[in-house]
Amino acid sequence: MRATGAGRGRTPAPRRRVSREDATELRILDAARAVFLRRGTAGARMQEIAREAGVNQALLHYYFRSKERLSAAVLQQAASRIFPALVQTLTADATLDEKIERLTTIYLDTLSQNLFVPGYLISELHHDADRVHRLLTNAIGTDPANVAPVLLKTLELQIDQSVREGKMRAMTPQQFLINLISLCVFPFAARPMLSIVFGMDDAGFHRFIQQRKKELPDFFRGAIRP
Amino acid sequence: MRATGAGRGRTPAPRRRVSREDATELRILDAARAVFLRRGTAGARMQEIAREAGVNQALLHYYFRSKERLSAAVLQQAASRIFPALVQTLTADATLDEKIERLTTIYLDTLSQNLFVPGYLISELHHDADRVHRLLTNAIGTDPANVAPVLLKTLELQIDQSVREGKMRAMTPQQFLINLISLCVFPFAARPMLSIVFGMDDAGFHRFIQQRKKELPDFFRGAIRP
DNA sequence: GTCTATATTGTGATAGAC
DNA sequence: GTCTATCACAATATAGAC
Repeated sequence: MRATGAGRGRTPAPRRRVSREDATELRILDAARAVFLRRGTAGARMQEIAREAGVNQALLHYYFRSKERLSAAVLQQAASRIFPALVQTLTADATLDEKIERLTTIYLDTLSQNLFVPGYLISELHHDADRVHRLLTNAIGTDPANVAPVLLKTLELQIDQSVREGKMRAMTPQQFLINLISLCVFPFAARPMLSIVFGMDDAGFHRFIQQRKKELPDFFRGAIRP
Repeated sequence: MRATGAGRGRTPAPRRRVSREDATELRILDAARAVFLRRGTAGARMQEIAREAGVNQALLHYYFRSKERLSAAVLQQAASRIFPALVQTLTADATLDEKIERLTTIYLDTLSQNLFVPGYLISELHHDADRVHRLLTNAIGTDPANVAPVLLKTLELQIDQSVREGKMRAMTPQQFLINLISLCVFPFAARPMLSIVFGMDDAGFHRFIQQRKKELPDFFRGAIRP
């Protein structure tokens, strides 16, 4: 009756393709993701995850030891779909204009396939920022606060350059970044509200996002013009 | 041992100023707001609310009957600080430009004094949109979906007018509205993340928002220019 | 109206058979 | 590895004294 938890470092059994147990662990993780993302850590029930994975509740503890660890696995996975792409895109060797274009495209595409991620992450951050901070730090091996300065400095240099060339108005890199991310992410976070207020169903939301993919870069470029 | 719940319609005792029981009910509601807003409905504990209100747990049920009803009261209160101002501002007799100016000012000011409201509402909507839909419908006496068309039509007419005058680019009222709200609300919803990534403390966030109050209207006006 | 004590159910976690 | 059965405790809710 033991499990090392977190799904790694268990018995190093030889495997071809996916072994039986790996398949089960994966089914559990998939189910956990589905449940945690729609109910949140506090609202999720181990029983519901077990049912959705087609196994019984004890098996969840066999593989992941505790709800805390299982939810941590889900949270890290969700975060890894959002933040690395952001950092990579913005620190890449590209013009500001290209970065805007790429970031909007990548984000609207990625989030379209992970509709619940923004709401879930905002919710988790809101209810327990310290926990998320700890998990993120653990996941990327360093405090996120150590990554930000590089990113901001890179942006700042490019913004200053553009300002000197008369191509855009002065703006702190923080405001620039938040503006861009707000416009990309908020519609997904507010999706349930859009569904209520505008009666927007899944197809309608999808059309809305497609239209946004076309318009957003121009919108943003217009906003930063001098 | 009975209570009619929801804090209204109980014994119609004569009152001068605030009676003893009203003060208690209010203390409970204040404590409930604080706890529900930071923990969410699923994560909140009746015990914590009781402690924060300086009463015992049984009294919570005396006044509000159940956790469900208490959280509903808090949710309606929070929603009422966000949505009515939006509708009023956007349907008022004013130019588009004035509406942009007013909405950003009102929202950034209101949310500065209700820092947790955006994260809380997004979280609740995300985890149980149907419940929020029901409560909102009940609160405003009609389905929110009945309010939206008027608001959108009003905006659409003004946008079309501005487009014909060559003052702005064509844009659906939905995109216009979401863009504006995204830029106002998202920074508050993402505040815990800013605190982690940028190491932004309370004072820093406050400065950030003050700066935003100055820059946002121009930013947005630039974005919609033709 | 407010309290203490307690009933009742929900929920994460473990034991132990197979 | 997977199951059934059960434990232990947390959390909402109620009874009843004052």
